[in-house]
Amino acid sequence: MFVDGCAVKVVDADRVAAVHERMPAAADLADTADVFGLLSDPNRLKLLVALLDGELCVCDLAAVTGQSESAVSHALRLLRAHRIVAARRSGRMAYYRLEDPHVRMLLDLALAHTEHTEAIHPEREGER
Amino acid sequence: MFVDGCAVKVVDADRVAAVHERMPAAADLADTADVFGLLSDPNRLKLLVALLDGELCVCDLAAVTGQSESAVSHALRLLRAHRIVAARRSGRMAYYRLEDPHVRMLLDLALAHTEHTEAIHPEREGER
DNA sequence: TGGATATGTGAACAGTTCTTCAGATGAGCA
DNA sequence: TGCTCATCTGAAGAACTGTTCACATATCCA
Repeated sequence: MFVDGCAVKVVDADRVAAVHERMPAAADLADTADVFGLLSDPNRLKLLVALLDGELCVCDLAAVTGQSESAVSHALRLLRAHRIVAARRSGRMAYYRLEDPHVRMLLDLALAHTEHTEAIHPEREGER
Repeated sequence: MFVDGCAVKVVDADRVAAVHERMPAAADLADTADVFGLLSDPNRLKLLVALLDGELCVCDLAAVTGQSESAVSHALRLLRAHRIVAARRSGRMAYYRLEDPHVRMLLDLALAHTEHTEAIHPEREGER
């Protein structure tokens, strides 16, 4: 075990082996990265934050987030495909809600963090 | 207040106003999205997971994660710029550690989630 | 000092993602 | 039935991101 294919020299072989041991499966990492990727777009993030309080229809989501309804629809489709949101249809309206409780936790944690560190590291502003 | 520029009709004006009220500042959302974006690449994610247990030098990180040292260096630069990791230099070696405790929380939460939901939603596999 | 080694950097290409536009679908209503 | 409205979709161009290669920097050791 441990695909040592790469002929790279290692400094601390034991640590490397131990860490490698604990590393989650590639598929799990890819999954996790995907979730983070879905949260990495400001517009999608805005949609999800809007949904923290409860369901909203597409046009209200567009109004709250200041996006075109088409853009909102595209974003919701992605989120829906990953079961992060779910839709309830009522006539021609579609009401979306935040479906994944874990994503809700990530959002809460992340937003709390941002507001907090803003106070500590105001110089972060304008970075990048 | 409430830039009503977009002439989109609203279904539930009160909810919209309330949600809009609670919406974090655009800069905060952008910041948060940035953090998620940094976690959304499988290779960066792998690096960060490797660092959960403690510091490692660049070449060991390359070995553990199976990436080229150049790729690792680029990734670490990005993470360093956002203060997610920090470097300690010792001679010509550079030892990196996970610096942002909040990112550590996000990682723990996300990884626990992935492993957990894997068990519940095995059909997620191959989606997208 | 000079050569080997560990890490860092810039530029360019490839692949992906976002946004927009035009139109499709499908429900309600006259 | 035919019209309107809310939502959804596909396609295309623009913008962004990640990876690689070649080389720069800097430290150690002979």
